[in-house]
Amino acid sequence: MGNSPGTATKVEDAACSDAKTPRTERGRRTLRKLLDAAAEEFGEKGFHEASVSSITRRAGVALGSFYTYFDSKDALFRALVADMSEKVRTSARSALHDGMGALEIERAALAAFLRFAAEHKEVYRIIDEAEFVDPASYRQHYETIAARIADRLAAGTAGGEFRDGLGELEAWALMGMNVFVGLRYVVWGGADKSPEAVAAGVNRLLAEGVLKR
Amino acid sequence: MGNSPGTATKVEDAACSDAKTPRTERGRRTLRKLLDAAAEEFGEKGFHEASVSSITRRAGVALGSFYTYFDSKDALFRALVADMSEKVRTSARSALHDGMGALEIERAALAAFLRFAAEHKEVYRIIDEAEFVDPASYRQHYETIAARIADRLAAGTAGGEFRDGLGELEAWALMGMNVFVGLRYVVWGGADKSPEAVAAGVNRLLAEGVLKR
DNA sequence: TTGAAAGTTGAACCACCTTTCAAGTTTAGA
DNA sequence: TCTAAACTTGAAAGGTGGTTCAACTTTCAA
Repeated sequence: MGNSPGTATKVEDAACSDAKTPRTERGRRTLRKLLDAAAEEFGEKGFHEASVSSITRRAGVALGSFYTYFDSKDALFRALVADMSEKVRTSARSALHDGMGALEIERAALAAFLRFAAEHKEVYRIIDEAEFVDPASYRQHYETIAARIADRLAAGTAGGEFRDGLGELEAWALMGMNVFVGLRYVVWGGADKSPEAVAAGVNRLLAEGVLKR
Repeated sequence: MGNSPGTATKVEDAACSDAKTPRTERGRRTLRKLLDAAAEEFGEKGFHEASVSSITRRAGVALGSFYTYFDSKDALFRALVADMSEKVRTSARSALHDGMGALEIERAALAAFLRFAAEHKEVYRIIDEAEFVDPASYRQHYETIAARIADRLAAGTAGGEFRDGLGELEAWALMGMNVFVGLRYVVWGGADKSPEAVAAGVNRLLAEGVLKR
């Protein structure tokens, strides 16, 4: 996985609702190994094909140790979804700087999301599968992102850059574009378009639409 | 389910690749009962929570009879995905008439898709879950639809209604919008926007984008 | 009518996996 | 150093549910 120390801390924060907090350094190391192994395993095989014993094997710990940190396989998955969801939001936000125009913000947020997805392809699988394993988290993930996009659209309108009439519907449409181009050009790949090129294309579509002038 | 006789035939056509073709009338009735029960069961519970025994119970046939028609639970799911995928495409196509403008075509196709999704909410779940149960079908489903949208965009450009530069990327973006607003306003509901209202909003966004003029 | 093919039945088989547990090892603070 | 709490271990319990099968019934064409 290769988490930087900064994001590694976040993992435990996001996961602590479902993971039992370790009290020793050794315990924190084991929890970390389990979370990393689980992200790989769920990403490769999906929730149902993944097995707890395979995750512990990958992590290099005994089967029984798993239940020192998680109540169940489901709890581990929930912890992971919370973590991934957090990371996705962070990745987009980190690309935004002061002084950017509203349209530029959308392009930068998408490009950052696509770069993040390229490095963490397992995120798509894990969040998508939450629809079936943990529907509440799935829904919350997308509702949270849509709300943030709606805010940005409103800011764009207030700033005079965007037209009126942009609300929740448009936020969901924009989010759908972003997710689907990510699926096609980043997760599936094979068309070697860079994240920036994809973001630029989507941005033009978002800006001016398809009508000829 | 309430299939009309017309679509009922299609189910068997699409499913025959994975279902063993019955030779008698009784056999065809049983296969139909199994497919209908499976669509309900998978739609409600998802693939892994659904059980073969529960499907046969719902269909009112013995557990063993299932294996007269399908080699496995997976094969049944594949048959169902092929059928649903076909139905989704048909629903959009049926809304298109001669003499429609390019933009109008997109609006009508989306509205028809949303109406279809409202009547068959299980379609979303079944196709989404194919990402994990039958990835090849999942991919083909979306690639096929994207190709059709790309064709329509090209036709719009050729007809002088749409601008240049609309290709695969824009097709995927458009498809993503459609799928996500369907998820939000039809499958999840709770915002009582009609399919037509949603389609109109998306259509305006598609036509002119977000920029103020 | 008749027999072979098609279809039905449900108990039982079996493979797989999550979860538990009791015994042992390591850690950390007093 | 010493001991209680934290942590580790892997065998085995316990459940689930897909799949098989051999006996039985129905269909259909000759």
